[in-house]
Amino acid sequence: MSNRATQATLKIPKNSGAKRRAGGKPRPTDNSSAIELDGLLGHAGYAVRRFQLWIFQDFIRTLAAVDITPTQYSVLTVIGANPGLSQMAVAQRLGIERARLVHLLDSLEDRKLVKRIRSRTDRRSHALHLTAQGTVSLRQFKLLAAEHERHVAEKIGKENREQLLRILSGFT
Amino acid sequence: MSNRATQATLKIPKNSGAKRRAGGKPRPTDNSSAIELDGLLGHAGYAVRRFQLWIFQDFIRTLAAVDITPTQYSVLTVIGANPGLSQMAVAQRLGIERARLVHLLDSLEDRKLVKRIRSRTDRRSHALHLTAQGTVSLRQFKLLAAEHERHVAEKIGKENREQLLRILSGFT
DNA sequence: AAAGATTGTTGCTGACGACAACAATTGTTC
DNA sequence: GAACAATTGTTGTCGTCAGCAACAATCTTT
Repeated sequence: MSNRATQATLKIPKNSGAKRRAGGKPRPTDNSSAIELDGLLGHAGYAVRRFQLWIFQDFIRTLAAVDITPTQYSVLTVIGANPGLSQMAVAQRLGIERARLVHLLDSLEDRKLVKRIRSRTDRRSHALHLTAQGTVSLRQFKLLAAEHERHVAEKIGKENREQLLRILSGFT
Repeated sequence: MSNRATQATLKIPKNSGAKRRAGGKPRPTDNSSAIELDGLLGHAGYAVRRFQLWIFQDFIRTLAAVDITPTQYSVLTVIGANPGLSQMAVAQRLGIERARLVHLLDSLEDRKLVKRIRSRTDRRSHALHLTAQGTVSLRQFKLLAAEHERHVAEKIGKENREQLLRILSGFT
């Protein structure tokens, strides 16, 4: 069986939002808001997918100035809160492929935000730490991320956001 | 700025779930459940991402026998509920790139579930319809999808699921 | 010491979104 | 009605991402 993945980042469409047709008169297939979604509306997966699309776009837009994606942010946050973690541990915790994490860390290391230090207790693994600059930067990232969360609260409502987090808390 | 996308499908990991280490004694970096997630837990995006991961995996697993992904299911559902729709209309409605929809329809057409019919009113566009077989198959898909929804309800609770759908209803 | 498992790494495949370019067709504008 | 602009479906490119397999170095178990 073939299947695909819920990725973490996304490009921001340029012509998102308003779109105009050649003419002014809408044709049958055009008024998309009237298109029946049938059972699809009752599917949690569909609702969640659309919501995630929105939420990631807003995150990326809000953190665009510092060029940090949701995935990068999650990696930095975990390392910042748990210095010395191995790559495997981070990958497992965040549900990222360890092969994928290699590239993520390469990028973050190039930007001097993270450093890999060979563990002396287990010389196979790397102890991950934030650099001094990484620590400072992460503080700023968190401020921007908090701003993004406020956008979410504005979008779905403060109480709804908290309710949502409560409902999904089981997925850590 | 670079960003990425929230995709629709995912492969099911083989060794998901239980994993054993070389030894029996847990080492510091190993007990992943104790790893601090810091502010990450308060982020809707992270919770939603993890939830979507779970939900798509379950959908794919539940519909594995018929080899239908969430995206394919959404396309079939919309066409089934709105026969004659153009590709643009479907793409817009589901938030799929029209270039991407071309391949999706190619696949569904190969499997004799969907047919493209040139519209006479607008000879640029294709009117999309389910085949007879597609109509029959979709009925079965819907049964399996309903089973998947029951899994969701079991996982997060019946009331929580409904609450979730209510909260996210604005994202259509 | 030998065998098995784990860690980080590289490379491969397939799926996906964004984008650009194109032919055919339709609508607008002069 | 002719020239121009826009839309539709299509193809192809690019970058991101998940899963998988293979590998060397290293650790654990036997």
